[in-house]
Amino acid sequence: MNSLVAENYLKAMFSLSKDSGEVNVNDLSKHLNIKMPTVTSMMKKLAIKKLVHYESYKPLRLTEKGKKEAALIIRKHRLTEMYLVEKMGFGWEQVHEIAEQIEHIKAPKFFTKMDELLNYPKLDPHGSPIPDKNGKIVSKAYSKLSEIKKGDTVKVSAVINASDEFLKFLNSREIHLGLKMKIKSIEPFDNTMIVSYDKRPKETLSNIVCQRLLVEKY
Amino acid sequence: MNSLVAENYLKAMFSLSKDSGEVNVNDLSKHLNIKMPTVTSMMKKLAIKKLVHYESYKPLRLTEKGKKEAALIIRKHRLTEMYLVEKMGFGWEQVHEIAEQIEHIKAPKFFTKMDELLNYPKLDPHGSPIPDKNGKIVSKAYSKLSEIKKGDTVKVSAVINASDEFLKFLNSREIHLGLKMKIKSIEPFDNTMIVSYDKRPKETLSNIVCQRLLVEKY
DNA sequence: GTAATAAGTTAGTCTCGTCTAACAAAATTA
DNA sequence: TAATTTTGTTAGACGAGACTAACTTATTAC
Repeated sequence: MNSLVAENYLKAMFSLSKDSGEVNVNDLSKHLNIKMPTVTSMMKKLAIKKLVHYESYKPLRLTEKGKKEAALIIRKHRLTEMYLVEKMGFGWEQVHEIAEQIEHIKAPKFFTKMDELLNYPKLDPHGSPIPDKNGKIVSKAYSKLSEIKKGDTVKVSAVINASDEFLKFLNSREIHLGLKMKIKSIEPFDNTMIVSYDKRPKETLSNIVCQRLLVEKY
Repeated sequence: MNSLVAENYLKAMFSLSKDSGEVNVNDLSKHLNIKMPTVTSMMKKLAIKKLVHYESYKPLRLTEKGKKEAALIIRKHRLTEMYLVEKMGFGWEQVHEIAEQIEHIKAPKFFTKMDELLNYPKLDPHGSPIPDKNGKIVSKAYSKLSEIKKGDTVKVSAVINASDEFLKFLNSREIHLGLKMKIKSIEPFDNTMIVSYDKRPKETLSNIVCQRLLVEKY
Protein backbone atom coordinates (compact mmCIF):
# COMPACT_ATOMS: atom_id res chain seq x y z
CA MET A 1 0.00 0.00 0.00
CA ASN A 2 1.38 3.39 -0.94
CA SER A 3 1.56 6.22 1.54
CA LEU A 4 -0.40 9.39 1.03
CA VAL A 5 2.87 11.06 0.15
CA ALA A 6 3.80 8.47 -2.47
CA GLU A 7 0.31 8.82 -3.93
CA ASN A 8 0.87 12.51 -4.42
CA TYR A 9 4.12 11.91 -6.25
CA LEU A 10 2.44 9.42 -8.58
CA LYS A 11 -0.46 11.72 -9.27
CA ALA A 12 1.86 14.63 -9.99
CA MET A 13 3.98 12.53 -12.34
CA PHE A 14 0.89 11.41 -14.15
CA SER A 15 -0.38 14.88 -14.77
CA LEU A 16 3.02 16.36 -15.64
CA SER A 17 4.08 13.67 -18.05
CA LYS A 18 4.39 14.70 -21.67
CA ASP A 19 3.16 12.65 -24.61
CA SER A 20 6.47 10.81 -24.37
CA GLY A 21 5.54 9.93 -20.80
CA GLU A 22 8.59 11.74 -19.50
CA VAL A 23 8.78 14.01 -16.47
CA ASN A 24 11.68 16.07 -15.09
CA VAL A 25 12.78 15.99 -11.51
CA ASN A 26 12.78 19.75 -11.59
CA ASP A 27 9.19 20.09 -12.80
CA LEU A 28 8.02 17.56 -10.27
CA SER A 29 9.90 19.40 -7.56
CA LYS A 30 8.24 22.70 -8.45
CA HIS A 31 4.79 21.19 -8.82
CA LEU A 32 4.90 19.44 -5.47
CA ASN A 33 6.77 22.20 -3.71
CA ILE A 34 9.36 19.74 -2.58
CA LYS A 35 13.10 20.21 -3.11
CA MET A 36 14.84 18.24 -5.84
CA PRO A 37 16.96 15.99 -3.63
CA THR A 38 13.82 14.85 -1.85
CA VAL A 39 12.22 14.08 -5.18
CA THR A 40 15.24 12.08 -6.32
CA SER A 41 15.20 10.00 -3.17
CA MET A 42 11.47 9.32 -3.47
CA MET A 43 11.95 8.29 -7.10
CA LYS A 44 14.46 5.68 -6.03
CA LYS A 45 11.97 4.29 -3.57
CA LEU A 46 9.20 4.23 -6.14
CA ALA A 47 11.56 2.52 -8.55
CA ILE A 48 12.09 -0.27 -6.04
CA LYS A 49 8.32 -0.68 -5.87
CA LYS A 50 8.25 -0.85 -9.69
CA LEU A 51 6.11 2.24 -9.95
CA VAL A 52 8.70 4.40 -11.72
CA HIS A 53 11.49 3.82 -14.24
CA TYR A 54 14.49 5.56 -12.78
CA GLU A 55 17.96 6.04 -14.23
CA SER A 56 20.37 8.70 -13.01
CA TYR A 57 20.20 11.93 -14.97
CA LYS A 58 17.54 10.55 -17.31
CA PRO A 59 13.94 11.77 -17.44
CA LEU A 60 11.51 9.97 -15.15
CA ARG A 61 8.73 7.74 -16.40
CA LEU A 62 5.90 5.94 -14.64
CA THR A 63 5.76 2.19 -15.19
CA GLU A 64 2.46 0.71 -16.32
CA LYS A 65 1.82 -0.19 -12.70
CA GLY A 66 2.61 3.37 -11.66
CA LYS A 67 0.28 4.79 -14.30
CA LYS A 68 -2.52 2.58 -13.12
CA GLU A 69 -2.09 3.54 -9.48
CA ALA A 70 -2.02 7.20 -10.44
CA ALA A 71 -5.12 6.86 -12.59
CA LEU A 72 -6.99 5.18 -9.75
CA ILE A 73 -6.18 8.05 -7.43
CA ILE A 74 -7.33 10.50 -10.07
CA ARG A 75 -10.46 8.41 -10.43
CA LYS A 76 -11.18 8.86 -6.72
CA HIS A 77 -10.46 12.57 -6.98
CA ARG A 78 -12.76 13.18 -9.93
CA LEU A 79 -15.52 10.95 -8.67
CA THR A 80 -15.42 12.89 -5.43
CA GLU A 81 -15.56 16.21 -7.23
CA MET A 82 -18.56 15.06 -9.17
CA TYR A 83 -20.25 13.83 -6.03
CA LEU A 84 -19.63 17.09 -4.20
CA VAL A 85 -21.14 19.10 -7.02
CA GLU A 86 -24.01 16.83 -7.96
CA LYS A 87 -25.10 15.44 -4.60
CA MET A 88 -23.97 18.00 -2.08
CA GLY A 89 -24.47 21.23 -3.93
CA PHE A 90 -20.93 22.60 -3.97
CA GLY A 91 -19.79 24.95 -6.72
CA TRP A 92 -17.25 23.61 -9.24
CA GLU A 93 -14.70 26.07 -7.87
CA GLN A 94 -14.94 24.66 -4.34
CA VAL A 95 -14.45 20.98 -4.87
CA HIS A 96 -10.83 20.54 -5.82
CA GLU A 97 -9.47 21.26 -2.38
CA ILE A 98 -11.83 18.85 -0.66
CA ALA A 99 -11.31 16.10 -3.23
CA GLU A 100 -7.55 16.52 -2.82
CA GLN A 101 -7.96 15.06 0.66
CA ILE A 102 -10.73 12.54 0.07
CA GLU A 103 -8.82 10.95 -2.82
CA HIS A 104 -6.50 9.34 -0.28
CA ILE A 105 -9.23 7.59 1.65
CA LYS A 106 -8.84 3.79 1.60
CA ALA A 107 -12.43 2.61 1.41
CA PRO A 108 -13.36 1.05 -1.91
CA LYS A 109 -17.01 0.75 -0.85
CA PHE A 110 -17.19 4.49 -0.38
CA PHE A 111 -16.11 5.25 -3.93
CA THR A 112 -18.14 2.43 -5.42
CA LYS A 113 -21.18 3.89 -3.73
CA MET A 114 -20.48 7.37 -5.07
CA ASP A 115 -20.08 5.93 -8.53
CA GLU A 116 -23.45 4.18 -8.25
CA LEU A 117 -25.24 7.19 -6.84
CA LEU A 118 -23.86 9.31 -9.66
CA ASN A 119 -24.84 6.68 -12.17
CA TYR A 120 -21.32 5.95 -13.39
CA PRO A 121 -20.28 9.38 -14.61
CA LYS A 122 -17.66 9.67 -17.36
CA LEU A 123 -16.63 13.27 -16.69
CA ASP A 124 -15.90 15.38 -13.64
CA PRO A 125 -17.39 18.84 -13.04
CA HIS A 126 -14.60 20.47 -15.05
CA GLY A 127 -15.05 18.20 -18.04
CA SER A 128 -12.07 15.96 -17.32
CA PRO A 129 -12.56 12.25 -17.91
CA ILE A 130 -12.95 9.97 -14.89
CA PRO A 131 -10.65 6.93 -15.26
CA ASP A 132 -12.50 3.62 -15.04
CA LYS A 133 -12.01 0.99 -12.32
CA ASN A 134 -9.01 -0.40 -14.19
CA GLY A 135 -7.36 2.97 -14.53
CA LYS A 136 -8.20 3.32 -18.20
CA ILE A 137 -8.97 6.81 -19.42
CA VAL A 138 -11.13 7.57 -22.42
CA SER A 139 -10.65 11.20 -23.33
CA LYS A 140 -12.34 13.09 -26.07
CA ALA A 141 -10.29 15.35 -28.30
CA TYR A 142 -11.47 18.88 -27.76
CA SER A 143 -10.17 22.08 -29.33
CA LYS A 144 -9.02 25.12 -27.45
CA LEU A 145 -11.39 28.03 -27.88
CA SER A 146 -8.34 30.08 -28.91
CA GLU A 147 -7.99 27.93 -32.03
CA ILE A 148 -11.53 28.42 -33.26
CA LYS A 149 -12.27 30.66 -36.24
CA LYS A 150 -14.50 33.72 -36.33
CA GLY A 151 -18.13 32.90 -37.04
CA ASP A 152 -17.99 29.38 -35.61
CA THR A 153 -20.34 28.18 -32.92
CA VAL A 154 -19.02 25.89 -30.21
CA LYS A 155 -20.01 24.15 -27.02
CA VAL A 156 -17.87 24.71 -23.91
CA SER A 157 -16.88 21.20 -22.85
CA ALA A 158 -13.99 21.36 -20.43
CA VAL A 159 -11.60 23.61 -18.60
CA ILE A 160 -7.81 23.35 -18.64
CA ASN A 161 -6.02 23.83 -15.34
CA ALA A 162 -9.22 24.55 -13.45
CA SER A 163 -8.01 26.83 -10.68
CA ASP A 164 -10.21 28.45 -8.13
CA GLU A 165 -9.63 31.90 -9.63
CA PHE A 166 -10.26 30.84 -13.19
CA LEU A 167 -13.49 29.10 -12.27
CA LYS A 168 -14.62 32.14 -10.31
CA PHE A 169 -13.88 34.22 -13.37
CA LEU A 170 -16.01 31.90 -15.50
CA ASN A 171 -18.78 32.08 -12.90
CA SER A 172 -18.68 35.86 -13.07
CA ARG A 173 -19.17 35.66 -16.86
CA GLU A 174 -21.89 33.02 -16.48
CA ILE A 175 -19.80 30.54 -18.47
CA HIS A 176 -20.39 26.89 -17.61
CA LEU A 177 -19.94 23.48 -19.26
CA GLY A 178 -22.40 22.85 -22.06
CA LEU A 179 -22.70 26.53 -22.88
CA LYS A 180 -23.24 27.25 -26.57
CA MET A 181 -21.15 30.18 -27.74
CA LYS A 182 -20.57 31.99 -31.01
CA ILE A 183 -17.31 33.67 -31.97
CA LYS A 184 -18.30 37.10 -33.23
CA SER A 185 -14.84 38.47 -33.86
CA ILE A 186 -11.18 38.11 -33.01
CA GLU A 187 -8.88 41.07 -32.33
CA PRO A 188 -5.81 40.40 -34.49
CA PHE A 189 -3.40 42.24 -32.20
CA ASP A 190 -3.78 40.10 -29.06
CA ASN A 191 -6.24 37.41 -30.16
CA THR A 192 -8.89 38.61 -27.75
CA MET A 193 -12.25 37.11 -28.72
CA ILE A 194 -15.63 38.75 -28.76
CA VAL A 195 -18.20 36.01 -28.22
CA SER A 196 -21.92 35.84 -27.67
CA TYR A 197 -24.08 33.40 -25.79
CA ASP A 198 -27.41 33.03 -24.12
CA LYS A 199 -27.12 35.50 -21.27
CA ARG A 200 -24.40 37.67 -22.80
CA PRO A 201 -24.83 38.96 -26.33
CA LYS A 202 -21.35 40.49 -26.27
CA GLU A 203 -18.57 39.30 -24.00
CA THR A 204 -14.84 39.82 -24.37
CA LEU A 205 -12.48 36.96 -23.55
CA SER A 206 -8.71 37.39 -23.45
CA ASN A 207 -6.47 34.90 -25.20
CA ILE A 208 -5.32 33.67 -21.77
CA VAL A 209 -8.91 32.67 -21.07
CA CYS A 210 -9.53 31.23 -24.54
CA GLN A 211 -6.50 28.97 -24.21
CA ARG A 212 -7.97 27.41 -21.10
CA LEU A 213 -11.43 26.70 -22.46
CA LEU A 214 -11.92 23.46 -24.38
CA VAL A 215 -14.76 23.36 -26.83
CA GLU A 216 -16.47 21.17 -29.41
CA LYS A 217 -17.59 22.49 -32.76
CA TYR A 218 -21.23 22.24 -33.61
CA MET B 1 -2.72 22.07 13.57
CA ASN B 2 -2.61 18.56 14.98
CA SER B 3 -1.40 15.63 12.94
CA LEU B 4 -3.69 12.76 12.10
CA VAL B 5 -1.75 10.71 14.64
CA ALA B 6 -2.17 13.27 17.42
CA GLU B 7 -5.87 13.43 16.60
CA ASN B 8 -6.17 9.72 17.17
CA TYR B 9 -4.51 9.99 20.56
CA LEU B 10 -6.89 12.75 21.59
CA LYS B 11 -9.92 10.86 20.40
CA ALA B 12 -8.83 7.72 22.21
CA MET B 13 -8.20 9.62 25.43
CA PHE B 14 -11.60 11.21 25.19
CA SER B 15 -13.42 7.94 24.82
CA LEU B 16 -11.34 6.08 27.42
CA SER B 17 -11.53 8.72 30.11
CA LYS B 18 -13.49 7.82 33.20
CA ASP B 19 -15.91 10.12 34.99
CA SER B 20 -12.86 11.52 36.75
CA GLY B 21 -11.44 12.35 33.33
CA GLU B 22 -8.46 10.11 33.95
CA VAL B 23 -6.85 7.71 31.48
CA ASN B 24 -3.97 5.25 31.94
CA VAL B 25 -1.01 5.04 29.64
CA ASN B 26 -1.55 1.31 29.56
CA ASP B 27 -5.19 1.49 28.47
CA LEU B 28 -4.37 4.05 25.84
CA SER B 29 -1.53 1.89 24.61
CA LYS B 30 -3.80 -1.14 24.25
CA HIS B 31 -6.62 0.79 22.66
CA LEU B 32 -4.39 2.39 20.04
CA ASN B 33 -2.20 -0.65 19.56
CA ILE B 34 0.84 1.44 20.22
CA LYS B 35 3.51 0.53 22.74
CA MET B 36 3.61 2.33 26.08
CA PRO B 37 6.87 4.21 25.58
CA THR B 38 5.51 5.68 22.38
CA VAL B 39 2.39 6.77 24.21
CA THR B 40 4.43 8.41 26.96
CA SER B 41 6.46 10.34 24.46
CA MET B 42 3.38 11.51 22.60
CA MET B 43 1.80 12.59 25.88
CA LYS B 44 4.77 14.82 26.54
CA LYS B 45 4.35 16.43 23.16
CA LEU B 46 0.64 16.94 23.67
CA ALA B 47 1.38 18.42 27.08
CA ILE B 48 3.62 21.01 25.44
CA LYS B 49 0.72 21.90 23.16
CA LYS B 50 -1.51 22.25 26.24
CA LEU B 51 -3.80 19.45 25.11
CA VAL B 52 -2.99 17.05 27.94
CA HIS B 53 -2.09 17.37 31.63
CA TYR B 54 0.95 15.20 32.07
CA GLU B 55 2.86 14.33 35.23
CA SER B 56 5.18 11.32 35.52
CA TYR B 57 3.47 8.25 36.88
CA LYS B 58 0.17 10.07 37.32
CA PRO B 59 -2.97 9.31 35.33
CA LEU B 60 -3.38 11.31 32.14
CA ARG B 61 -6.07 13.94 31.66
CA LEU B 62 -7.11 16.01 28.67
CA THR B 63 -7.06 19.76 29.19
CA GLU B 64 -10.20 21.70 28.28
CA LYS B 65 -8.53 22.52 24.99
CA GLY B 66 -7.75 18.84 24.46
CA LYS B 67 -11.32 17.85 25.21
CA LYS B 68 -12.64 20.35 22.74
CA GLU B 69 -10.32 19.18 19.96
CA ALA B 70 -11.29 15.59 20.65
CA ALA B 71 -14.97 16.40 20.65
CA LEU B 72 -14.66 18.19 17.33
CA ILE B 73 -13.03 15.14 15.77
CA ILE B 74 -15.79 12.97 17.19
CA ARG B 75 -18.26 15.45 15.78
CA LYS B 76 -16.79 14.94 12.31
CA HIS B 77 -16.82 11.18 12.79
CA ARG B 78 -20.44 10.98 13.86
CA LEU B 79 -21.68 13.50 11.34
CA THR B 80 -19.98 11.44 8.65
CA GLU B 81 -21.54 8.21 9.91
CA MET B 82 -24.94 9.81 9.84
CA TYR B 83 -24.35 11.11 6.35
CA LEU B 84 -23.20 7.74 5.08
CA VAL B 85 -26.29 6.04 6.45
CA GLU B 86 -28.88 8.69 5.66
CA LYS B 87 -27.66 10.05 2.35
CA MET B 88 -25.62 7.28 0.82
CA GLY B 89 -27.49 4.21 1.93
CA PHE B 90 -24.81 2.42 3.94
CA GLY B 91 -25.75 0.05 6.75
CA TRP B 92 -24.98 1.16 10.32
CA GLU B 93 -22.41 -1.64 10.56
CA GLN B 94 -20.43 -0.34 7.58
CA VAL B 95 -19.89 3.28 8.44
CA HIS B 96 -17.43 3.29 11.32
CA GLU B 97 -14.46 2.27 9.24
CA ILE B 98 -15.08 4.88 6.58
CA ALA B 99 -15.79 7.65 9.09
CA GLU B 100 -12.56 6.74 10.88
CA GLN B 101 -10.73 8.11 7.86
CA ILE B 102 -12.98 10.96 6.86
CA GLU B 103 -12.91 12.41 10.38
CA HIS B 104 -9.36 13.62 9.71
CA ILE B 105 -10.25 15.62 6.62
CA LYS B 106 -9.48 19.33 7.02
CA ALA B 107 -12.35 20.98 5.18
CA PRO B 108 -14.82 22.77 7.42
CA LYS B 109 -17.13 23.47 4.48
CA PHE B 110 -17.48 19.77 3.84
CA PHE B 111 -18.73 19.03 7.34
CA THR B 112 -20.87 22.13 7.52
CA LYS B 113 -22.55 20.99 4.32
CA MET B 114 -23.18 17.50 5.68
CA ASP B 115 -24.66 19.02 8.81
CA GLU B 116 -27.01 21.17 6.72
CA LEU B 117 -28.02 18.34 4.41
CA LEU B 118 -28.79 16.18 7.43
CA ASN B 119 -30.69 19.03 9.02
CA TYR B 120 -28.44 19.36 12.06
CA PRO B 121 -28.74 15.88 13.54
CA LYS B 122 -28.23 15.37 17.27
CA LEU B 123 -27.46 11.65 17.18
CA ASP B 124 -25.38 9.34 15.02
CA PRO B 125 -26.69 6.07 13.54
CA HIS B 126 -25.76 4.19 16.72
CA GLY B 127 -27.57 6.60 19.00
CA SER B 128 -24.45 8.44 20.20
CA PRO B 129 -24.72 12.19 20.53
CA ILE B 130 -23.02 14.39 17.94
CA PRO B 131 -21.00 17.12 19.68
CA ASP B 132 -21.95 20.64 18.57
CA LYS B 133 -19.65 23.06 16.72
CA ASN B 134 -18.13 24.15 20.02
CA GLY B 135 -17.41 20.61 21.12
CA LYS B 136 -20.24 20.52 23.63
CA ILE B 137 -22.01 17.20 24.05
CA VAL B 138 -25.58 16.83 25.25
CA SER B 139 -26.15 13.22 26.10
CA LYS B 140 -29.34 11.68 27.29
CA ALA B 141 -29.24 9.27 30.23
CA TYR B 142 -30.30 5.88 28.96
CA SER B 143 -30.56 2.60 30.88
CA LYS B 144 -28.90 -0.61 29.87
CA LEU B 145 -31.42 -3.19 28.77
CA SER B 146 -29.80 -5.54 31.27
CA GLU B 147 -31.04 -3.34 34.11
CA ILE B 148 -34.67 -3.34 33.07
CA LYS B 149 -37.26 -5.35 35.02
CA LYS B 150 -39.48 -8.11 33.71
CA GLY B 151 -42.72 -6.84 32.25
CA ASP B 152 -41.38 -3.42 31.28
CA THR B 153 -41.60 -2.05 27.77
CA VAL B 154 -38.71 -0.04 26.39
CA LYS B 155 -37.46 1.67 23.27
CA VAL B 156 -34.01 0.72 21.93
CA SER B 157 -32.17 4.06 21.77
CA ALA B 158 -28.46 3.44 21.43
CA VAL B 159 -25.76 0.84 21.21
CA ILE B 160 -22.66 0.66 23.41
CA ASN B 161 -19.38 -0.19 21.72
CA ALA B 162 -21.00 -0.58 18.33
CA SER B 163 -18.71 -3.10 16.66
CA ASP B 164 -19.23 -4.54 13.25
CA GLU B 165 -20.04 -7.98 14.67
CA PHE B 166 -22.46 -6.69 17.28
CA LEU B 167 -24.33 -4.61 14.73
CA LYS B 168 -24.51 -7.57 12.38
CA PHE B 169 -25.92 -9.60 15.23
CA LEU B 170 -28.57 -6.95 15.83
CA ASN B 171 -29.37 -6.89 12.12
CA SER B 172 -29.84 -10.65 12.15
CA ARG B 173 -32.37 -10.25 14.98
CA GLU B 174 -34.02 -7.31 13.22
CA ILE B 175 -33.18 -5.02 16.15
CA HIS B 176 -32.71 -1.37 15.26
CA LEU B 177 -32.87 2.03 16.97
CA GLY B 178 -36.39 3.06 17.88
CA LEU B 179 -37.56 -0.53 18.25
CA LYS B 180 -40.20 -1.02 20.96
CA MET B 181 -39.53 -4.13 22.98
CA LYS B 182 -41.16 -5.87 25.94
CA ILE B 183 -39.25 -7.91 28.51
CA LYS B 184 -41.17 -11.13 28.86
CA SER B 185 -38.91 -12.90 31.31
CA ILE B 186 -35.40 -13.00 32.72
CA GLU B 187 -33.48 -16.21 33.38
CA PRO B 188 -32.16 -15.84 36.94
CA PHE B 189 -29.11 -18.04 36.37
CA ASP B 190 -27.38 -16.00 33.65
CA ASN B 191 -29.69 -13.01 33.23
CA THR B 192 -30.60 -13.98 29.71
CA MET B 193 -33.70 -12.06 28.64
CA ILE B 194 -36.68 -13.25 26.67
CA VAL B 195 -38.12 -10.27 24.87
CA SER B 196 -40.80 -9.67 22.28
CA TYR B 197 -41.17 -7.06 19.61
CA ASP B 198 -42.89 -6.33 16.36
CA LYS B 199 -41.32 -8.94 14.08
CA ARG B 200 -40.26 -11.36 16.78
CA PRO B 201 -42.77 -12.46 19.41
CA LYS B 202 -40.10 -14.40 21.28
CA GLU B 203 -36.40 -13.64 21.07
CA THR B 204 -33.65 -14.61 23.50
CA LEU B 205 -30.93 -12.10 24.28
CA SER B 206 -27.86 -12.98 26.33
CA ASN B 207 -26.72 -10.70 29.13
CA ILE B 208 -23.70 -9.75 27.01
CA VAL B 209 -26.09 -8.36 24.45
CA CYS B 210 -28.39 -6.73 26.99
CA GLN B 211 -25.48 -4.87 28.51
CA ARG B 212 -24.71 -3.26 25.20
CA LEU B 213 -28.20 -2.08 24.36
CA LEU B 214 -29.29 1.27 25.76
CA VAL B 215 -33.00 1.81 26.16
CA GLU B 216 -35.59 4.29 27.37
CA LYS B 217 -38.56 3.25 29.43
CA TYR B 218 -42.00 3.96 28.08
C1' DG C 1 34.15 23.85 -28.29
C1' DT C 2 34.68 25.87 -24.07
C1' DA C 3 32.47 28.55 -20.36
C1' DA C 4 28.44 29.41 -17.88
C1' DT C 5 24.05 27.88 -16.32
C1' DA C 6 20.58 24.61 -15.21
C1' DA C 7 19.31 20.13 -13.72
C1' DG C 8 20.20 16.23 -10.97
C1' DT C 9 22.70 13.59 -7.28
C1' DT C 10 25.16 12.60 -2.87
C1' DA C 11 25.98 13.20 1.81
C1' DG C 12 24.55 14.48 6.03
C1' DT C 13 20.97 16.38 9.22
C1' DC C 14 16.31 16.93 11.19
C1' DT C 15 11.54 15.80 13.00
C1' DC C 16 7.86 12.59 13.55
C1' DG C 17 6.16 8.51 15.10
C1' DT C 18 7.33 4.10 15.94
C1' DC C 19 10.02 0.26 18.30
C1' DT C 20 12.91 -2.70 22.00
C1' DA C 21 15.68 -3.21 26.13
C1' DA C 22 16.44 -1.83 30.53
C1' DC C 23 15.15 0.46 34.54
C1' DA C 24 11.95 2.76 38.14
C1' DA C 25 7.73 3.43 40.51
C1' DA C 26 3.29 1.92 41.99
C1' DA C 27 0.06 -1.52 43.03
C1' DT C 28 -1.00 -6.08 44.47
C1' DT C 29 -0.51 -10.09 47.04
C1' DA C 30 1.13 -13.21 50.18
C1' DT D 1 5.72 -5.28 55.10
C1' DA D 2 8.38 -7.52 51.82
C1' DA D 3 8.13 -9.84 47.39
C1' DT D 4 6.05 -9.93 43.06
C1' DT D 5 3.62 -8.10 39.33
C1' DT D 6 2.02 -4.38 36.70
C1' DT D 7 2.52 0.11 35.01
C1' DG D 8 5.24 3.78 33.39
C1' DT D 9 9.72 5.98 31.95
C1' DT D 10 14.37 6.49 29.85
C1' DA D 11 17.61 5.63 26.42
C1' DG D 12 18.75 4.50 22.03
C1' DA D 13 17.56 2.97 17.26
C1' DC D 14 15.07 3.13 12.98
C1' DG D 15 12.29 4.33 8.67
C1' DA D 16 9.77 7.90 6.29
C1' DG D 17 9.97 12.15 4.33
C1' DA D 18 11.70 16.52 4.46
C1' DC D 19 15.87 19.90 4.24
C1' DT D 20 20.73 22.27 3.00
C1' DA D 21 25.39 22.26 1.18
C1' DA D 22 28.36 20.56 -2.00
C1' DC D 23 29.30 18.10 -6.02
C1' DT D 24 28.39 16.12 -10.89
C1' DT D 25 26.30 15.87 -15.32
C1' DA D 26 23.77 17.94 -19.05
C1' DT D 27 22.40 21.82 -21.61
C1' DT D 28 22.84 26.44 -23.48
C1' DA D 29 25.20 30.33 -25.00
C1' DC D 30 28.85 32.58 -26.82
